[in-house]
Amino acid sequence: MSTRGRYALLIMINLAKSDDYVSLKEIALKENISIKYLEKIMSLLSKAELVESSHGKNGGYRLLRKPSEYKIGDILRVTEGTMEPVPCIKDENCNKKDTCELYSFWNGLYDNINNYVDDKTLEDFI
Amino acid sequence: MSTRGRYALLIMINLAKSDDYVSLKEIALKENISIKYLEKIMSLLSKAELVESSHGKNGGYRLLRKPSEYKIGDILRVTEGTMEPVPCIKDENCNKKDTCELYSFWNGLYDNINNYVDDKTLEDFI
DNA sequence: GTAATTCCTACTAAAATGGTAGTATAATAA
DNA sequence: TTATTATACTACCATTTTAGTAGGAATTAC
Repeated sequence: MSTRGRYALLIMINLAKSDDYVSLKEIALKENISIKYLEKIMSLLSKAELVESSHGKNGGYRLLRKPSEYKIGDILRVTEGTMEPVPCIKDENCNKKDTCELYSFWNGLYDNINNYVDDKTLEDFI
Repeated sequence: MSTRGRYALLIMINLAKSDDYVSLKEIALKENISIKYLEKIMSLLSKAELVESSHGKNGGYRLLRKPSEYKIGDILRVTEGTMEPVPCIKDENCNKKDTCELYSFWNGLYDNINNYVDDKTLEDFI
């Protein structure tokens, strides 16, 4: 997991704690992360429609749904791209899945990770 | 998980299936991986004393212990370096562990992954 | 001696990571 | 309407990791 996913979680927890719009400046100061980098991460969350934004003074971001409706896995999948421990799991071009001795092992790990991150929501971190 | 760890598992499964020394050439041909890259991976497994080697003709590598004594996690930790989903878990310099809202979440994921990969041994793949 | 094999060091192209910079656009308050 | 405060978008960049490759030295079997 890279800083993208970890920071995204921190951001989302901050938003979950407020009903008003929260600016990146506030979060950047609190978490000690550069605003510019947060902007980049926010654009992923925004495009995926996990948050809504407001420009200008008193603007910022806020959640679109209740905190309990955001699985941690949803946030990580948007920012990290995927939770697969190995690339072959979703590789459509891999024609060795039937004979691959490790496919079910990796797939089981994948399930394990997904179950873990989907078992908790933002509400658990408020 | 990178190719290092994945290939290392394939190599170890191959060794587990044979009592004799197995050369990298054989494995390279069977698994369609370059010998030179396998050499690099082998040096990790060799230095960690997971395998022993024999030079020259009819040489190669073989396991030092019974397949059942190799947890998959042991092999992955040697080749991947670590199984931590985030770097902060083992970061001695992190002084925010007490207050970090996500520490126990990441640590729980770490436990989960370790339990999964340590639950199976090479014997399960023979 | 020759062929086959591991061992060791160094190099490299491509991708991912973790940002930074600059500008445009929108909302608000005065 | 103007200044201020935000997000939105595009482009750039240094460092690290990944996934190898190359060349040769040392060792062993035959």
